[in-house]
Amino acid sequence: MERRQFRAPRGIRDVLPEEIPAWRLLEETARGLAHLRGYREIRPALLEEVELFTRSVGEVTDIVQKEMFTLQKGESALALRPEGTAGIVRAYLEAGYASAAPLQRLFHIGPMFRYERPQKGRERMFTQFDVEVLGSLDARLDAEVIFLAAAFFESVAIKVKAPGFRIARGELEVRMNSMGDGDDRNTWKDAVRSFLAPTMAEHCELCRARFERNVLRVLDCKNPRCKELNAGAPAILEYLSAENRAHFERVQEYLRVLGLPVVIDSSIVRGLDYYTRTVFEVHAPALGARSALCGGGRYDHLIAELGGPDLGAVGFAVGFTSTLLLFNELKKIDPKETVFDEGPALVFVVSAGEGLESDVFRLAEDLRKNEISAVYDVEQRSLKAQMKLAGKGGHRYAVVVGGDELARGSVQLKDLEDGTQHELARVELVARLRAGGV
RNA sequence: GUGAGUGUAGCUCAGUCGGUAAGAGCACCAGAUUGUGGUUCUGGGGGUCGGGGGUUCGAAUCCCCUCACUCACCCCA
Repeated sequence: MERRQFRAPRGIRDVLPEEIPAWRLLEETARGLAHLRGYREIRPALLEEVELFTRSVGEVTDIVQKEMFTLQKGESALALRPEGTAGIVRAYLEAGYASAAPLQRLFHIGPMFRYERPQKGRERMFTQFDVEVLGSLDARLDAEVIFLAAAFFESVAIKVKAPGFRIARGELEVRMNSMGDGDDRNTWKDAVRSFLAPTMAEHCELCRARFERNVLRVLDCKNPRCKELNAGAPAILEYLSAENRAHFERVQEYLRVLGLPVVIDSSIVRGLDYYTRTVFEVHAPALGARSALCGGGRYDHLIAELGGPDLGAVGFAVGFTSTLLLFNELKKIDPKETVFDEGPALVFVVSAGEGLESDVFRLAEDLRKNEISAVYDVEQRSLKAQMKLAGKGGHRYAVVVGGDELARGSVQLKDLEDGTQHELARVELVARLRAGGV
């Protein structure tokens, strides 16, 4: 029988204790900002029917065609969710909010799964901060969620243990566009197609493939020659209906009210089918090719598409992996150094001599009972070795339990930072530790 | 799915033209007057050189296959 070393599946990583402070930084910041704006946390299912995603995300998208982790159990074809919106809308409808209380500000933090080749900033299991406002067409909500997305990055930055650290202007860029809706979107798409068709032979190979699969993708090709050929392509903004144009302008106006600068970027074409009208991305140019930290937009017909009334909705998702990457890239801070770093136990209980296991054990639990974190050695090490462990472990205090002291009803309390040590009555220990002195 | 690169100790890596080189640093463990950490000194444990096959008197080193990881592309958080 061969013993083998198991590894986490490809593209899936463990978050180890060392990284937890950084993760809590992201999670707690997200929660705080969301709660301030009246968003409530929702935790939808991780598994959904495959069809939920083919219907919402779109049959011909990469996500559905090749990136879903699927399971077949009995009658049902299930998939680990590749994104959050579809499941949240499904839960919203299933809970009956659509008729009882249509306007719902919701958020969720949790893992998503996509079966693709892992690389920097891209994993098969990744965590997103999802924000969704369901049940309204009001342009203020577009601006509200865009602002919330931007606020997230700024807010994370200042909670890092680096005095005065801010995300500087230029390190982040909010780009937005409108994709129109229904008729104007289709006529625009057709216009783009007929504009490109004559020169398609001169485009790069990739673009020729894009032309077939998703024409709009041709527009943001980075190839210089393609860029030339794309110049003068029909802009969606010229095709917007009066209503959609007005909406787009209102969103910009509300963002001005909040003082958030955005750049209008007509090349932003979100990959999922359900987007309508406002689409936006938050980019960190410093990250180069993989610069999108956040993507979102309106999806005004998804609720109806999934069997509910025709209510508007808008939302976004922030990737935690890319956010962490950004903070590393900026090299100004270590995302692990955050206010959420709780550090090691305050006290290391040391035994000076043999046969004191029970006394050490009892003392440690006594401290814990009094809300003082404590640990102890379980290897029967020498006093010296225990002191070494206590020092290495970064504990603030060592409490030495010895035979002599035991007889006197006392212990030795040593401050490992300044090296001072005093003997004190056992009954005074908790009070002394709480007062923070030796 | 496509392309490229890398696999040597727990970690980061060095190993020359194939020839007693299985190595360093860090980490770990134990000592340096018998109940006290961080610095220093000394000693020690630990590797089937990713796996399999081949060439050769001889392979960590050359060839083939395979697996894993990384990066990039498509696409995307």
